Order: sequence, then structure tokens, then C-alpha cells
Amino acid sequence: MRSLDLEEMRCIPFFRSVEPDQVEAMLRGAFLQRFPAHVELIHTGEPADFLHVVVEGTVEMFSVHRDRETTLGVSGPGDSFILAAVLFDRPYLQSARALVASRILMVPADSVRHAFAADAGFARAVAENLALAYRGAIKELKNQKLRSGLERLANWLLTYDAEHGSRGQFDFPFDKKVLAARLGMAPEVLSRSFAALGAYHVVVQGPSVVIQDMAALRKLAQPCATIDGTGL
Amino acid sequence: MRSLDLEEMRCIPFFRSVEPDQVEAMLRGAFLQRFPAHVELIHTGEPADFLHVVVEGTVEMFSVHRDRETTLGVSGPGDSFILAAVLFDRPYLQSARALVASRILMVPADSVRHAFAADAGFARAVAENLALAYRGAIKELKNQKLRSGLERLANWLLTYDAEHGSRGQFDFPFDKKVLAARLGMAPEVLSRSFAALGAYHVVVQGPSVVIQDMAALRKLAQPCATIDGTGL
DNA sequence: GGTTTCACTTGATAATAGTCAAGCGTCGCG
DNA sequence: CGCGACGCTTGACTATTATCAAGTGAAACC
Repeated sequence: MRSLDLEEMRCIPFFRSVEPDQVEAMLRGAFLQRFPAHVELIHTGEPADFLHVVVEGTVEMFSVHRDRETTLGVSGPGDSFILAAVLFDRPYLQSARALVASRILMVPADSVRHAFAADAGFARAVAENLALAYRGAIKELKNQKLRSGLERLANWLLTYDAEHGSRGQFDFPFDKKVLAARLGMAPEVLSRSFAALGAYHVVVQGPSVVIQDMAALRKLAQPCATIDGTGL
Repeated sequence: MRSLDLEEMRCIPFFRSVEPDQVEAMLRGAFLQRFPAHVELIHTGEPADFLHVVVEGTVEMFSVHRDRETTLGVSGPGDSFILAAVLFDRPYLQSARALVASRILMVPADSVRHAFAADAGFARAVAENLALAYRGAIKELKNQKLRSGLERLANWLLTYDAEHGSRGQFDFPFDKKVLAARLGMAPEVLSRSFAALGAYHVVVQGPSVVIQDMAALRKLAQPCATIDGTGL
């Protein structure tokens, strides 16, 4: 890895509150890999050889069973994934693919396990990371089981808007196909859901959305801190 | 707490590989509470004041939103719950109720956080616990999104049978109502699903089940290590 | 410029699951 | 015994979501 990259890696939030020695040790065996869009980074069921951290780009976590596929989450810069599998040397439960061309830091599982055993600060950072991931998964489970597709969409719109300036207006960060998978519905159903949101004064035109009546959408969505809470 | 109980608490798997001092400190402020069946132990959204560990009994984790309720999991002896919320002082994402009369060890959140900060061994045990909980949640999410109700039921039967002697025959450990919630379906649908399993030679009579044709059931269920894997 | 490709939409239909209502059987209790 | 409560089942109906098929429109490519 180039020293310029090394400098960048050291700043990853994940490595904060970790002894410099341990960070160095982990980065020593690590490499920074570029992946083109649509490429599969890891595959469900395989042994966990590397911890992956998204440096740049977007990665979709998904899983396939029989003839069905489902999206389990989307990771962006700073997010690590499959930490749980790497730490305890278990097979991956999820597959990952790059949604756009991405740069991924890959740290050998051994180094991670070694740092976990040697550095209490890192162990605590890992615990915090896992706690957040766990809470995210529980929220996603509640989102799936307690809401209809339309409600999930309404809440996604509100959350995404809130995270991007609350201007009541934005462009989709990825294809609607991907959004449909992310929300756990067929693309056709997403289309119909957008049509249904017309009654709540949500206007979708190509890749752009305008929320004209925030109150109406909020009333439909009924956002809830224990499902949608972000930093929570 | 009585010294007899204290002795029992020290043996909880959760406290293994934790410095005796820290265990003592946590147990000092803790108490052992008995809860009758159906009582709610914790409530979604409330601040996390205590870490709960099931000593005896069964606890259902669930959540309510609008007029819908869903079961997120069932905890038994040795399981702790809401560890993630306690550690980082966040509100509970789930509610918990006792399914049967239960004994619960309640450790003040402060003590847990203190031990986490002071004892690296405990921090690692916590991380392992969280990693398993996270992987469990991901499996549950896949189970929900990738399988139909009938498939979930078929897999539950296979898993439960395997965990209880693989005799192809057992009694339900709780009401079918609860099983329905656990599988994420209405009780009526569970009833119909049992009827549908007749075609696969599964015989349900009152509280007992007999799997007469394991191969047929397995073919329907298509169990999968990355969804159903237990120790995995 | 014309064609192809692909994302998206729309319509028709089917599978899956939830709701409401009625009925059955068991258990506990007066 | 008779009563009621409750867990469970069954039937009829509805809601939600998926699937298949056809069509539109816009960017991409030759």
C-alpha cells in the first residue's frame, strides 16, 4: 500500500481509540483493493478471510436462498462489514457486491483477531461496532415485520431527506431497482407505491423526488425512534 | 442476594473469563428477581437501567408499532438480553415478557459499563456475545425475507427436533399462539400450515408432533447453514 | 439516424398472509 | 353436572405482495 493511502487508512473511524502499534500491525498485511461496479466482493457461506472496510463507494449486502434474493443493507464509506464473522472465524452470512466502483480496505482476519486479543481499546471499539450493527439489524427486522411496503417507503423517504438537508427534495442515490430490494419489495411494487404516494403529494419524476406535504407523508409513515432512529 | 444464589450466579456462562473482582462488583449491586408469567420485564423505548440475564424460565422479546405486534426472539436460561442498549446507554429497542414464571438476574447498567471499561476479558466476552446476537438477528432477517410461512414452520420443526434428540417426535415447548408469533404469522395461518404439512406426513395432535417422513419435510424446508445454523 | 438496451411503468393474475366470525373441545370451577 | 374461558381450528373474505407480460421512454451504440 502506498504511504499516502496508509495515511488515509489511519483516519478511519474504526481505528480510533486503537493503539497505533495495533493499527500498524493490521495495516501491514492489509491491502486496498479497487472493485468495479456490480462485482461480488464476498459470498455467503465462505470462510471469513478478511475484514472489509468501505473507503470509497457503496456496497450492497445481500443473500440468496433457493430462487429468491434479498438485500440486507447498504454500506458506505467508513462502514466495515462482516466483522462478526471475521472475529470468531465463522462463515459469512451475507454476500456483498459493489453498487458503484469502490475502494475497499481488506485486513487479514488473523491480524484483526490478534489485535482484538492484544488491545483492549480495539476490543471495546469492536464491541461498540457490533452493538450498533446488532441494533441496526433489530431495527431492520422491526421495519420489515411491523410495516407495510408503502410505510417502509414513506419512512425511507423521510429518513433520507432528513439526512440530506431536509429540503423536501432530492435525487435517488441509486437505481429504483436497488431501492426496491433495499425496502424488500419487487420493483413493480415500488412503482405502484410511488403512484400511491401521489395521494400524499409526493411527486416522483425520473430520478428526483419532491415531498410537497411533509405533514401528510409523516402521518402515513408514523416514524418511530426505535425503528428509524439513526444515531440512536 | 443470598449467598447460595450468588454462588449460582457466578457460574453463568456470561461471567466466564471475567476477573473475579469484576464479577463480584457486578453482582454486588445486582438482584435476582422473580417474575410471574405474562409480566412485562422491559418496555421498548425506555432507558436501559439494568442488564437482564435469564436464570430460569423463558422470556419473549417483542415489539409493538401502531396496532401490530411481532415477536423478535425467545430467550432461555443463560441468555442475556438488551446488552447492546445497556452498554452504550441507549433506549431499549425491544420489550420483554416472561412466557412462564422466571428468575431474572438484574445487573445495574453502571456496573456493566464499569466492568466493560475496566476488564478487557469482559469486554471481549461482551463482543463475542454481541457478535452472536448480531448473527442471530441476521439469520432471523433472512428467515423472514427469504422464506414463506410454511417453509419457516418446516425449518422450525426440523431445528427443534434436532435440538431435542432427533427422535422425529416432540411436544411443543409453548402454546401454538406463541409459536405463531415466533414464526411471524397469525395463529390461524399456523393452524392451516399444520394442516398443509399433512401432505408431508407431519402429524400434529394437540401439543404433540410426529415427523413421519423426515426426507419429505427436509425437501420442503431446504434447511441452510447460513440461516438455521445453531452454533454457527 | 436507427436500433438496441435497459430502467421503469402499467395491467392482469396468482400466491401468500391477515381478519372476522363461527364452531369445537378441554379444562377448571361453581 | 353445567357453565364459561380459552386455545385451537375452519370457513369466507380481504389485503398485501409477487409474478408474468406488455408497453413506454430515454440513453447508448453502431
